[in-house]
Amino acid sequence: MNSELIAAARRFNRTVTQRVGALDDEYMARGRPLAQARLLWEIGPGGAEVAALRARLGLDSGYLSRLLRTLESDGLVTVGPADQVGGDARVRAAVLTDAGRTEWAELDRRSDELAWSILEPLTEQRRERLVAAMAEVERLLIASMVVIEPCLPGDPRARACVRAYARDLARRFDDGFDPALSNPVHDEELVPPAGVFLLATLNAEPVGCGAVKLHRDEPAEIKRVWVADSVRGLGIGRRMLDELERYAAERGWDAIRLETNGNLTEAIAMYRSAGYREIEPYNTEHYAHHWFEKHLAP
Amino acid sequence: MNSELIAAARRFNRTVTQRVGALDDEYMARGRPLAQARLLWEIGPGGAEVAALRARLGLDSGYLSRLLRTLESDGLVTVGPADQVGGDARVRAAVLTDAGRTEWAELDRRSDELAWSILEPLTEQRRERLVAAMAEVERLLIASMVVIEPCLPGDPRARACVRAYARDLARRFDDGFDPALSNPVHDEELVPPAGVFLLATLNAEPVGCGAVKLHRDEPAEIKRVWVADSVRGLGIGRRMLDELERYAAERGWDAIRLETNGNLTEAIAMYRSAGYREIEPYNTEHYAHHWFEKHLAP
DNA sequence: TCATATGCCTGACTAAAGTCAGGTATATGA
DNA sequence: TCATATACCTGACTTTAGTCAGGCATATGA
Repeated sequence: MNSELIAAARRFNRTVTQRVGALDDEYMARGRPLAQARLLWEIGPGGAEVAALRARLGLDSGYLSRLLRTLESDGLVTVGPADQVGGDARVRAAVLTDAGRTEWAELDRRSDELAWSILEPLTEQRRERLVAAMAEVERLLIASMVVIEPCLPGDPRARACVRAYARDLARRFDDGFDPALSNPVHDEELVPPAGVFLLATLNAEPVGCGAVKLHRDEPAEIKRVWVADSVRGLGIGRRMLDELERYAAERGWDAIRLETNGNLTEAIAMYRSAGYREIEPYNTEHYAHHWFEKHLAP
Repeated sequence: MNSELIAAARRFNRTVTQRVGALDDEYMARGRPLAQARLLWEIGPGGAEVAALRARLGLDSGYLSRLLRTLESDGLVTVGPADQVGGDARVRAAVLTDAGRTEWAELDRRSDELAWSILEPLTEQRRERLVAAMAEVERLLIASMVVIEPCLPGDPRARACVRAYARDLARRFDDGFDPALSNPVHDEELVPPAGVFLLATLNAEPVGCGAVKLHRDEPAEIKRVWVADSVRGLGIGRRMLDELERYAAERGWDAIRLETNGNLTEAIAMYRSAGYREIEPYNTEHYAHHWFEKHLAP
């Protein structure tokens, strides 16, 4: 716990976050209560389901409902059934009216204006440095906001990750990826005590996964490590690996292994840098070219 | 108006500012209403005058008074006369009690905790990159928040800047700085239409100044360009120079000049890079070694 | 088909935040 | 010394934000 780093991060929180945040709110509000303005913004020109708004804004269901009624009576939005094909008839969605769209465009304009008012006083050179530093802060903060937690493999978010994982493999392997040709992994193998499925989420959205099987009298085995494109290059894969290893080590396993395809070069590089060394094949996985093992400190 | 830069700044405002800001508030509040917690924090271990608190937090006078009563009745602060020597007996200051100091320390601790919770998930290397980028954003945002405006030379903030300017000169000149030996500048020469005094402020605190005298039938003359240490290296001096030149140019002057001491090397470099070229002495300023002039585009 | 869960809703409430119009004591400039 | 300004205060008020309990219609699993 380095106190100089902490002091710098605190200064940032205070000066940047509080001040720019307050400005942002001021620009956003324009007469209307902030909560309404934020909601209007979040609905956006494309509309949004009520549940999604609740999740994104973190609002109480009753409160959100009331806010929607207010916007509705101001003629800015209409709330109706979210007629997705074969959808749940309870689900409703908010859509902007023409007046709402005008209002939204105004918010958009003001948001641009605020951003420009920050950049404008600077020289061209400093503007570019500021924007570059902002992008760096943003990326690294996103990295730090990713949470890795155990999750049941049957969870819809877990399923979504595994599907994305399979799509990625199909795209990257020379001969595509047919799950039927690959060694199967059953859900119950990824539920404690047999193993675990870890889910990485960013603001409750799934952005990565990984699993470990705790084989009896054999090294533990890592499966399904996947990270969404949107958060690649932020060290999430490495953190996932660390968590999986820790899980196995804490339960008494002293070695862990995995197999991988030769086309996944970054993954292979990550395994090597994480201390994995290549071993002889320990199974007959159709799509595997490399087998790795690492000893775990107790 | 570069729309890519704007888009990046907007993304930053949204993701970083809103999220970290919300976290910050949450950590700060700890049971107590946010406004009270913020006030307690702002009073700090050293205490603070009521007027200063009002300015820093941007609160209504009545509202602040009530907040102070609440903290007082909770036994966290005492509000009494701000007994500065020979001071205004109306001015009052808030001071933390022992209980208030304890509470403040707890806020301090939580603030550290929040900062660490942001850095902790990252690798050492990424932590350092994040902190460096945060510092860069902070500095450049500070630069962009500095406002340069005309101000009467008799304004206390202007006086404070001129005093700081004289102190700086005394420190940097080989033989100190005695205003009596220097060509005098009278207030009325720095009031329109004879000239102007510009004040640079950061959150209403004076951080720099500069003045121009509009001599009849002669080039305009720049005086008293000064920038506080706390905001040096952010291009404030250059902006000040630009504003002074603009002021003279807009009123019809086509040349502007200034004299400076040989020890002020960064200032001299700035003048040169801003297009000033050295000329023969146009006056007999005791402390001057160099005289510069620049032609102004109409 | 029935118990239970879920998505969204309304009504009733509270707390926090903020505004405004004076009021008192002190300071200041003519 | 007197009118006016200033620093802080109190009282009365409104708006915004947020919570909680329950209700209705639809979905879901046994």
